[in-house]
Amino acid sequence: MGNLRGMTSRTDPLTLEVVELIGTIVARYHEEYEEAAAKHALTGAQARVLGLLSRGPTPMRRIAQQLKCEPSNVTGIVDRLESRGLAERRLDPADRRVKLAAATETGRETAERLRGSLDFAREPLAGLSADERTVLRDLLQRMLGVTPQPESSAPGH
Amino acid sequence: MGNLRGMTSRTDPLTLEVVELIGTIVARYHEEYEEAAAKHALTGAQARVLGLLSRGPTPMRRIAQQLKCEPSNVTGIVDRLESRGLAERRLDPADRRVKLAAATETGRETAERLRGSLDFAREPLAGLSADERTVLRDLLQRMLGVTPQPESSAPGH
DNA sequence: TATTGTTATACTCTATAACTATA
DNA sequence: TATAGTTATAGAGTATAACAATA
Repeated sequence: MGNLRGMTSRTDPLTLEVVELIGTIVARYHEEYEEAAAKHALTGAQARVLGLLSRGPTPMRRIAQQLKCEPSNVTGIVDRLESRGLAERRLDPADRRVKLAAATETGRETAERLRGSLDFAREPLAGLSADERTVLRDLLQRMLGVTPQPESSAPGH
Repeated sequence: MGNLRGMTSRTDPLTLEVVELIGTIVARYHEEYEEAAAKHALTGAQARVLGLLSRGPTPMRRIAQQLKCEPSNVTGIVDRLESRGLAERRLDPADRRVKLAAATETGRETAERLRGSLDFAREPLAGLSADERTVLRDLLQRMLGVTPQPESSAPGH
């Protein structure tokens, strides 16, 4: 493994600058996310789960995987959403061990309003031209090792 | 070229793509941060505070401001760092109400190793050329409304 | 036997309010 | 009176381990 990657990427002031900028983005993103969630009396975790559920009924275990936490934690989070009428548990006809958490109609509405108040990167990106946003997208994709998607699976609407 | 602000930024698929990429970055950043902290048996909050302290003794209240949390929370976090010998409390000679939290020598070493294991965006950025990283930096700066810093913004090459 | 979800437990982070010691 | 830090309290998220129901 003889490339000098470690050396350049670690000390390069330009790289450090970009890393710092990313840190700023992360901080701002989180701030705005928690703020938007709080506006709907939701915690961050609850908002994330509700966002998941709004895309379709999901087994508890799968929620845990998405949240990268232990399945036992999901029980409480869904409990709290359920007690507020935002989610409900259903049985999976295919496997009676599985419980599917699903957003209620109210839950879907809340998730929708939540998305609407997540202004991050919408306002800031408005300051960039279409060309610049394309460049930014491509650079971020390469940075993340993401394969440019042939067509982002239409989120349906 | 006029960019039609409000309209494009909200529905523009390109913008949505970039927003999604940023979400991915945020998720990955957090994952790596928590992982790096856990490697040193620290929680995320403890790691953040230790990082702050490693830059110099800091009043408890200022730590709370940086963490964007209530001052009462800082007490416990610093308690835990202190009980592990990573931080200590000092009195501020100028104002006897103030307590300065400071990293111990061990604390500074831990903070340094922590920084070292924060690989995020170092590895990925290595895949971009210097020119590309410059473009990325400038776009992120404009997106964040950051004033390019005088020292490192030398565009020359 | 293995898997899914839950419960029980303990710890950390969080906000709120009341307290203390300074200013 | 006002400010800095703490304590007390309660709620939420987290991991671990043990458990019931189902596969």
